[in-house]
Amino acid sequence: MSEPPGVAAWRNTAAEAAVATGDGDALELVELFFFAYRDFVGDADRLLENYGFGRAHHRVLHFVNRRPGLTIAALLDILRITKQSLNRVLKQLLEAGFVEARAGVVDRRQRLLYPTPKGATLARDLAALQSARFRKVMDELPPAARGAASKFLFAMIDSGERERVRAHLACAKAAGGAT
Amino acid sequence: MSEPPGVAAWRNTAAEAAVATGDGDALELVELFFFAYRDFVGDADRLLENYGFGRAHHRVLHFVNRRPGLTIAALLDILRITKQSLNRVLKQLLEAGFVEARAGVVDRRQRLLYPTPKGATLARDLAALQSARFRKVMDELPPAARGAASKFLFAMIDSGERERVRAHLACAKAAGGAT
DNA sequence: CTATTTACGTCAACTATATTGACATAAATC
DNA sequence: GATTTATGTCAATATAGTTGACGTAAATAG
Repeated sequence: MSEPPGVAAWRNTAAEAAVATGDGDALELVELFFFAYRDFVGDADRLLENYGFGRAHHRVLHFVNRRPGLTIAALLDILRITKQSLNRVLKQLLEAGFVEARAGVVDRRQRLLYPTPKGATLARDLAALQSARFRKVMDELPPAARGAASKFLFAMIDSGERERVRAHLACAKAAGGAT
Repeated sequence: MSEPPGVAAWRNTAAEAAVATGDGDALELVELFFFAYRDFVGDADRLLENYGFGRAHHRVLHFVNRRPGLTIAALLDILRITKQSLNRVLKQLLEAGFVEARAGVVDRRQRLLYPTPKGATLARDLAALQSARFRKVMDELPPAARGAASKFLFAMIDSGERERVRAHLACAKAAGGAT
């Protein structure tokens, strides 16, 4: 039984491709990023199951907890989903008592979103899981590599988005650095 | 207009949470990881739209191209989805002529998956986009931080999974390091 | 050689997350 | 008073995933 036909041909195109793009290492990084993200979100997924919530709920709860008083528009801007999509999960979080909405004081059309104590607790538990992974990673890493992680991740963000992300982080920090 | 009621209360729980988990920095990393991954997959998403494919197709095509001759079982193991879910997208890739399946030579029950030339080209184009982001990041980063990225990402993977990931990478490398 | 296990395919129903498009309402602003 | 803005909502659709049940051909154990 010889090698199935096509394998040799494939090896050629693969070799050409490697030459064309010039990266075996970058490809490894692509895959490592995929696997790392998969496991990273897996932690939270397991906890969320106990509440009947999914990733969409997690994201909403996270950002509401991180920046209490967030408006719908601001949340849509962060999540980059449609208001219809947001509304489904937000309604569930409101009904289940994890988030509450109050009319804006300066502009009463706005709904300012706040975590309830119950919501803040869940958000903190979820964040603790994910933070724990990062802290463990930092422990495993040589000290010289530790500072590099946040620089690396920030550099991975679209350059046009970095200002907004920076603003979000500053805003969260100003809000009190919630969980 | 005074501060809406509840804000002060929230600040307290937030402060407690910060003390309890001890991390404002880890939280920032959590969010940076979220934003970085969002933009990272966004590149490929835009290209995939031209073909009527989604992320699920991308993942299948990527791993088939990276490890030609992959079996269904091996693919399921990497992707961690059900065979029913895989089958839907795989069928489309087969019908559209981006992937082809041949009966295994040693075990004829197995279907060995190979990219077609067309499939290899698309896989390479997708990989080129994502590799390009990594290379750009490496250029932006101080030299000392460059080696840290892959160490960091690898450390982010579940410790129980690392061996398998390492095996996958070795396998892909042995297969010719296909783009 | 028969029995079982393995590798895979498939039908069906369902869930979660997202989309587009249209329309409604109340509050702010011109 | 007219318009714009912030938000809610109804409906249809797409994508990606699930569980469960059943089928089939090939490998393997007895």
